[in-house]
Amino acid sequence: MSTIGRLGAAAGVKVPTIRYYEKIGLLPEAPRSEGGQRIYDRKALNRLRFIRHARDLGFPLEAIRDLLELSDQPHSSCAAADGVARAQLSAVKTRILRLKALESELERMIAECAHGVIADCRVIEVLGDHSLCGHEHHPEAGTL
Amino acid sequence: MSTIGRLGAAAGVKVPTIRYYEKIGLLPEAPRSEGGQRIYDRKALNRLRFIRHARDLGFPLEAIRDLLELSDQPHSSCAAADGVARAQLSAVKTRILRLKALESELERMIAECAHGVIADCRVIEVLGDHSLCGHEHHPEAGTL
DNA sequence: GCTAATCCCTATAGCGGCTAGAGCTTCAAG
DNA sequence: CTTGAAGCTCTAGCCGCTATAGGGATTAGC
Repeated sequence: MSTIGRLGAAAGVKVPTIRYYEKIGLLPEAPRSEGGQRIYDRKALNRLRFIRHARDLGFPLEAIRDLLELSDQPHSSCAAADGVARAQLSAVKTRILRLKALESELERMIAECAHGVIADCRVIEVLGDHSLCGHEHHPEAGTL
Repeated sequence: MSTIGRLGAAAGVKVPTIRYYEKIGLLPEAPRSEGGQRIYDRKALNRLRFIRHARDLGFPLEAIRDLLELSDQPHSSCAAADGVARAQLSAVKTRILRLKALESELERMIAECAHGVIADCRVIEVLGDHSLCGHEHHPEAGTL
């Protein structure tokens, strides 16, 4: 028996985000008060917390949609949920590796900077000539 | 003396992306052939490679814009470029830390999965109840 | 009971950084 | 001279929100 604002505060999710989740079908359409305002119960709070937590862990909304469907069928096998989590873990590991490569390259770039003028700046120089950098690196895509 | 396709191949950047960079002012408007096609020279290739490399290192386009302006003034101080690179390094470090926290939580979640039915699945359970997870974690924002 | 502040509503547009598609024109090879 | 690749412009879409505009509902205080 809560308004959207209270729900958002309780789950740590901003109000427009909740309406967005409803629009894209992650949350069911909430019942309305006489005045047309959305009303939420404890079940909605749990569902929203689930989404929030999964988002914090970097799951994309589509993966969360799958997980929610799974959790609505408590007697089915756990394997699918496990798979989603494993896929996410592997994505996270990949990102960490790439970011570490970037980190070391940035550190090298900065360390070699002579703090003189731009013309002699390693930062600019390295960026302009890939052959000056230590290794291959590829675009780091996606959110997270 | 190159077309947009060749330029893209040489720099490792897709053709629409080059046009996009021109539109937002990261690349100058290219001169055109009689038929209206863009023509690029070596300077353009260097500039595009610079952008590409910086993007690979995770610099946002606005930071790259700053770096390009700096590199156009080779007699000014290196400090500003250094600062941009340091800011990027610190952003990368932050992301690594967060991702590592996510990694360990995901690993814990998966390890505790009994591989039974959804009703007993730790993956779903942990996601539904933040208090079951090991630590605080916050949304990991932005690209990279 | 009234007012004012705070919430809530819808709808639309924008963010970054591209990517995809439609429907044309130009160019280079055979 | 024909064909097919590569170029052109323009628009719309991706993700996951966020912000704004211009209203209506609710609630706390007097």
